[in-house]
Amino acid sequence: MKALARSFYDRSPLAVASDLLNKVLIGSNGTGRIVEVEAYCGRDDPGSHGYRGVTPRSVVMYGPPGLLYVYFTYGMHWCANAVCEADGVCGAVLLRALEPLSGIEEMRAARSKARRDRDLCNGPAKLCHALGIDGALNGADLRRGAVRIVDDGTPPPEAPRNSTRIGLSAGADLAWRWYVAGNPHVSRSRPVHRRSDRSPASD
DNA sequence: ACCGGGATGTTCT
DNA sequence: GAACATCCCGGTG
Repeated sequence: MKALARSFYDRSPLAVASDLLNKVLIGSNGTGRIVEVEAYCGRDDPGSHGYRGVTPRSVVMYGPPGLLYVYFTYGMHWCANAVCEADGVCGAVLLRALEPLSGIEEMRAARSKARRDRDLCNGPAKLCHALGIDGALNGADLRRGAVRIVDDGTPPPEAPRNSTRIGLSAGADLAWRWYVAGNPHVSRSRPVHRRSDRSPASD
């Protein structure tokens, strides 16, 4: 279990994203293997919270690499990202799904509505709730803080699947989602198509 | 299985 | 005031 070097995060989110697959996220309630992520590329990405520049919400994404960016959405959910790129450059990778490894009982207690173990962490807000991640952890250090990402020796998949990102209107055409093929803890094997979407993304 | 709608409140225009 | 990097539940087939 070793922490990731700062240089791991000091790259484009497009490079960091697939490298985060199969790494291990450690939270206060337990741990899980990262099986699904999405890249958000700051000023170059209309789907990113940093697209229009620094705001009170997006400021952490402009900070140094290796921090945790936690945001609140839909009036009730927290979502967690790993901040990428050099200090001053905006970028992050959204953690979308985990395969629980330890602390299953604690996660079940936190997410009593989850019927099966695969429902504990198969979505960005679900994994935050399961692991006890909320806004108090925004800006925390992923290499030394209460929430960490570590390498347990499992390499990233040789052939990760990718697709368009889920739940966006702006930037919906960019295929910046990656996931572990065949893993049952991935939130969806295919992205949801908007009604106007005629051609599903090939994945 | 798929689909539609409600919850709930912050964020930025 | 509209949009929102979501989730859950209840309908229908």
